[in-house]
Amino acid sequence: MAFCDKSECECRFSDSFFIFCMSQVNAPRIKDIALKAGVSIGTVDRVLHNRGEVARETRERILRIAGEMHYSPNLMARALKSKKKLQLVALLPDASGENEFWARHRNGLDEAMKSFEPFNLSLEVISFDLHQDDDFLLKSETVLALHPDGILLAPILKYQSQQFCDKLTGQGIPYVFFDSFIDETAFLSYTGEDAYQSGRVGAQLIDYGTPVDKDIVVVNLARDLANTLHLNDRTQGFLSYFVDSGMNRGRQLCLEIKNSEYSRVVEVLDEIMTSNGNIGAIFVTSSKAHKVARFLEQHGRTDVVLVGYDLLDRNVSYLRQGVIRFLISQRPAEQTERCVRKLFDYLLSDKQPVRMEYLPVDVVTSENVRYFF
Amino acid sequence: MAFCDKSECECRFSDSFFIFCMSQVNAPRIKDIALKAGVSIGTVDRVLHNRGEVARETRERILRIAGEMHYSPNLMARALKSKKKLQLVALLPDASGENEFWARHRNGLDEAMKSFEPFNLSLEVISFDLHQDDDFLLKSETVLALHPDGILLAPILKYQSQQFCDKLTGQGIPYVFFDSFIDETAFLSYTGEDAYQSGRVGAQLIDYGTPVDKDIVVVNLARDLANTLHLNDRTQGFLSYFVDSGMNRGRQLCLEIKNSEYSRVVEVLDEIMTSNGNIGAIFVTSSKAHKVARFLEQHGRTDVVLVGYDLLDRNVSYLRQGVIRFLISQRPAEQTERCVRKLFDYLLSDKQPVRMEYLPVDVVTSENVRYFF
DNA sequence: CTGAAAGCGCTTACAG
DNA sequence: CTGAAAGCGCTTACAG
Repeated sequence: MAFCDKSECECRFSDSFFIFCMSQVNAPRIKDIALKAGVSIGTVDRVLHNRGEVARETRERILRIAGEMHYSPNLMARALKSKKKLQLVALLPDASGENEFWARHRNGLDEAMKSFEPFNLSLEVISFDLHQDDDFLLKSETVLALHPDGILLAPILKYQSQQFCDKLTGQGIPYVFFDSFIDETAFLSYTGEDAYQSGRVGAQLIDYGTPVDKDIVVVNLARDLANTLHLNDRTQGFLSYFVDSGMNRGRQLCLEIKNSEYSRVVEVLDEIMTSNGNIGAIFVTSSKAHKVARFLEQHGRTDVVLVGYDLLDRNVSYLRQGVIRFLISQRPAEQTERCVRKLFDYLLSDKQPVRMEYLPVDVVTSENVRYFF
Repeated sequence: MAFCDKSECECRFSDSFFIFCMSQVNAPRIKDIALKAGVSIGTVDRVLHNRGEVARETRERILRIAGEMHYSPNLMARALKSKKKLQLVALLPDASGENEFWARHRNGLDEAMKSFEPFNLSLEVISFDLHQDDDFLLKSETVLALHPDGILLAPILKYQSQQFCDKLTGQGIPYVFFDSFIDETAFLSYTGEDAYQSGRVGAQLIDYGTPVDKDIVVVNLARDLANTLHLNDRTQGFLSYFVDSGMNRGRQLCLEIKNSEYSRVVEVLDEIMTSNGNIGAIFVTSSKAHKVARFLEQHGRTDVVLVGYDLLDRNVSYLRQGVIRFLISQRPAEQTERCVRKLFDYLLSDKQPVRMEYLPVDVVTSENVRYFF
């Protein structure tokens, strides 16, 4: 039954996907078209690949016949023959230290690479330092120097990314976004979070478990909030939920903490918790909920419901302890995996991806977090 | 750049997966082994496929060399040549009427079929009537008559399924479980819910939003609860959460409603709600939460937190209205899709799947339900 | 402008 | 017991 009946024969293809390449039953071949058109297969091939040098009349006849027969090439045979190589490059922030968030995106890329590396394509990952303003420019030049066939980009530095994208568009290099997107560019596809809607989910989770007379604090921990679009979207979504529900609720207070060092977080939270004894919940729009969690734990305020984003180790640790109640996650690894797949489909099969693909807003608690690793 | 540069050339392969079939760079070929071993490729092939008729000494030399070179066959070339056809059969409950739950499993199969049908394999779906005791036996005979290469089974009728599985084991036909599993069988793999843990998630969600002094009712709507293992597991998990948390909480009351007609549900709920004015939440272990929702709505008791399972239309409708607070979902379509993939991997590449694969316990609310369709 | 041929890596009869 | 050859459906020089 099985093809590989010897243990010596370690299959070269790590996935099941090769089966997709099995030949279709009775699918028309180039040969069949050639036969019907009364020409050789070489001529058919020239027509199908626009290699020119074919009489107009012959060309039209062949195209008509191919259309009638619903010809589509056997990609398996094609791949067997072809020596084509594709080079992709992913450009995203460095995942060290404070930026652990970006580690999961790397995982998705690694996962994709594991599947694709054995084949005629390569994926180079280049990361830039978020805290060095000119590093993005530097690294984007490195990317261009590689003359890639396609690019995966996390465009969190809006201005610089836009410049880069314009260059790519000029050079005809297709690019896909993950994590966030910039509307004013010619990106092929975005794969990621629906930030506004995820804010609404956060609001709903807090609303459900927080007494109606309590106030809720929205904490934005970001160096440059105005330029961090998705945090704004999350906040807007969060607030919209309470507007829509029309319930008589305690107030929602929005806080912005530019310097996210812990001492500064303590300072700000201390002040607001002291001046307002009625705070029942905190929503942290970024992945830094663990800083607020640390504060709540140290100040014995675990009565406050805390909801945040992203499965960073420190967040998960507080989630398991019960200090963080919910984490909202956006499937970072799946984002990059899908991006790789989309570029392949586009480059190899001219398959146009969905332009905006929102992945599910996952609600993660201490009881189901185990499934997200 | 793209292979298909003509719109006439509709690619035969609906997915990107064909790229997995691109040839590996510098991978050793049968030819290379033959060269090193000083024999012809025919002999190498005979050794690798155990077709016998090879001198012991030659055989050993070839195996040694193949091992040294880390030979693995180019499945693309193999598939191109091979005319092998695989027949899979899925056996699961009919999705009509009350059993809408099973419709999503069908979706997953349909999805898989859409990808696989163009190739040398087929997938037949056979459904049985849950309410006719002998229908499973009948349909399982139909399945056997098809002489399938692999089987996907939802073994909810424990006794009958076990009989069937024993037959399959006897005939050497591999089978995978989805939705639930039977321990005492030689199944290849289970893909589905961790029922116990999902019960804990349900408990946690209720615990978070229900005042501590309130009682909680667990409703088991099942004809034959003792034989419906996963409902028991969910209940056990649910109760365990409160035991573990050690909190001083209102009571948890377990209800069993064998006849799930609405009038009967009303009767039972009416009785308990009247005798106990302190009920704050209801956990429905099956997919029939909509019946309880209807009751709560009709009796103006939407103050009661209701948590149930599965994204049936009627459940989702009550979720959107806010009558059901959370639905726990177990990715039914993904279950069957993965099952198909596992069988292919096993049959074509001798790849042994993970025996127990638990899919994530998804927490679905009115605000994130849109992503689950 | 067109056809014939070689070859991708494998499988499968067939001949010795 | 072993080798030589044809062919899966395509691509790619090369010859006319």
